[in-house]
Amino acid sequence: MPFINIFAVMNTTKTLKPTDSELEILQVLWDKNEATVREVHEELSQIKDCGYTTTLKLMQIMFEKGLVLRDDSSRTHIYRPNVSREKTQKQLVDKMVNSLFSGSHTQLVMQALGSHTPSNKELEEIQQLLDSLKK
Amino acid sequence: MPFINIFAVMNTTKTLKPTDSELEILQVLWDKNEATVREVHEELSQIKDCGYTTTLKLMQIMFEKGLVLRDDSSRTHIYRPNVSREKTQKQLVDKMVNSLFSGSHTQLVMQALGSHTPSNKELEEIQQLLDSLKK
DNA sequence: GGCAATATACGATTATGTTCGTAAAAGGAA
DNA sequence: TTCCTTTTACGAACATAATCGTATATTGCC
Repeated sequence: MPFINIFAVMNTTKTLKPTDSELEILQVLWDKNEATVREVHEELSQIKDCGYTTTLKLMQIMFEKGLVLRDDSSRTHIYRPNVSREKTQKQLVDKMVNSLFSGSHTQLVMQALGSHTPSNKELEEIQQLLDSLKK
Repeated sequence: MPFINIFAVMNTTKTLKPTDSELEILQVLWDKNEATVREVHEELSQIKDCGYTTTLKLMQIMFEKGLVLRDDSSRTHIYRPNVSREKTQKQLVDKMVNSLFSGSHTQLVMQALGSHTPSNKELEEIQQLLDSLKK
């Protein structure tokens, strides 16, 4: 079992709030499932410019926080997310709902729908979900 | 014209991103329309505990940033929001959509609807908005 | 073996946000 | 006036995040 993180054990209860930079890295890891620092850095280079060691340091900190797992059995370490995209989305959406929409998810939905009109296909998706909720 | 903020003039183009603490204060100002430091602090005391001067300092910083207006014609200064609730909501929602939902507003809507089922009345509201978007 | 490239580790620095203590000014009450 | 309360101003301290430079270790290639 190459992926071990003793810190992750310590953080099973506490909720972790990734910073903006950490979210950028998690995006890459969620998409690729696993990646090296080099690979993550290549991706990040396309949207912002920072040194390789910066990315490295950030990922090391994320490992310490338990946000990612790390396989250090070979020289080039391999990282994997240790928080799911869905859980993180839910966590941050709930936080935003509370701090900006007085706790009303519906308000957030209205805002999100109002500021950007979805395509017909997306509208259909939302309609289906809405229908299932109505029952 | 008691409410003046020379910094606000400087910041008409740049987008301001309120911090979490600043959002808590903006909430109060949005609700009350205007308030003194004392009034804001009274409200905040109900959800967290911090000293009066902490609230004062934060509001002073927000004034420097142009997030709020200030009427200092009398000894007790009166503050008002200088950013609208709606604009701020849109700004932060868009940011979240980009950093967490790959730019898809629909994804955010699905997540928000899925994690918390709205009431029948709210469902009706959403349905109406959806209908208007379909045309 | 020796060298160049690449990786991690780690400390230092900088920026920003948050908190609070203390001083000074302004008002009000006795 | 004198004293107490309230208010603002301001600097210091602390925490966290982000960035980078440098040192050290490992690998592959000549």
